[in-house]
Amino acid sequence: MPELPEVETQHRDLIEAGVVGLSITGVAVHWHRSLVLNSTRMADLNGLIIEDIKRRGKYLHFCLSGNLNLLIHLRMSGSLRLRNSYGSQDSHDRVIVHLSGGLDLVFHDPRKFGRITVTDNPEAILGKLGPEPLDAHFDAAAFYAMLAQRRRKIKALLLDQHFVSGLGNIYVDETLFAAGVHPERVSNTITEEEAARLLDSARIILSSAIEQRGTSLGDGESNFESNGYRGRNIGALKVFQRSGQPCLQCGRQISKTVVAQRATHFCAACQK
DNA sequence: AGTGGCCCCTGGCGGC
DNA sequence: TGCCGCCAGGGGCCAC
Repeated sequence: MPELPEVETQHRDLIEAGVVGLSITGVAVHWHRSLVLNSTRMADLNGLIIEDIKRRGKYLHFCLSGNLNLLIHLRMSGSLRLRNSYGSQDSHDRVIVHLSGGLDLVFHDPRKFGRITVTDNPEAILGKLGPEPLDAHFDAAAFYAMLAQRRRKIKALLLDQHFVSGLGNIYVDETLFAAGVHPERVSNTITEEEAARLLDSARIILSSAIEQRGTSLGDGESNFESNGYRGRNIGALKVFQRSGQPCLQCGRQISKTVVAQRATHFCAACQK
């Protein structure tokens, strides 16, 4: 599921719900492989206070007292849900963190791809991520320079979290369309002007998706949703999952191929 | 350095 | 209706 806008929506919801300042009173693990533990044990979390919650790329970063951190990556199907501790459970609840005040933080993950890492050194993971597209310090000149020193298909590069962080399959396809760049263009052939258009497009698309609380595909319950929300961004998609339908700019049918092992939607007329 | 294949998992959907 | 294969918003690892 979640790319930057969906993770950011979860982040904002957690802040809004007042989770910062609560303490951990217990942890129940229903699927052990959701956890990546180093030397820490989950029992070590008992009594720790959630001092801050941040987002970096597609990670949610819970800063705990005692210099510990939870890094949560939702991967394909994960979501975080908050509910009263007496609320009904779901068979896809993998890890439940009991909080002070009778609240449960539930890691819900049908496909079991998500991971919760407990670490005293979050930078070992977060430090390897590429820049945030929405970071104002990340400018077009820097982006162009990064593209120029690589020779990869632009789509593969934009999906690579070590290159830039936060973009996934939906928003990469949408960004490439908005910038008029073909997904298979090799990165060092991208012009300075195209690089600027790509970064601008990514920012506009991500920002407006955040305002819409992300993109929810299909209508199944399985499409995540923290606390029952559904992102409203699907109506803004111009190429993603629109193969065979007319391009909204030129009318030609949207094409679908595979690039970097991922379904790829684009307009062969508008994207060069 | 860059690419493609495979794996981790479950559930929904289209086709027959 | 029932079964089956295919597909999925992510990412790590490995061989070439």
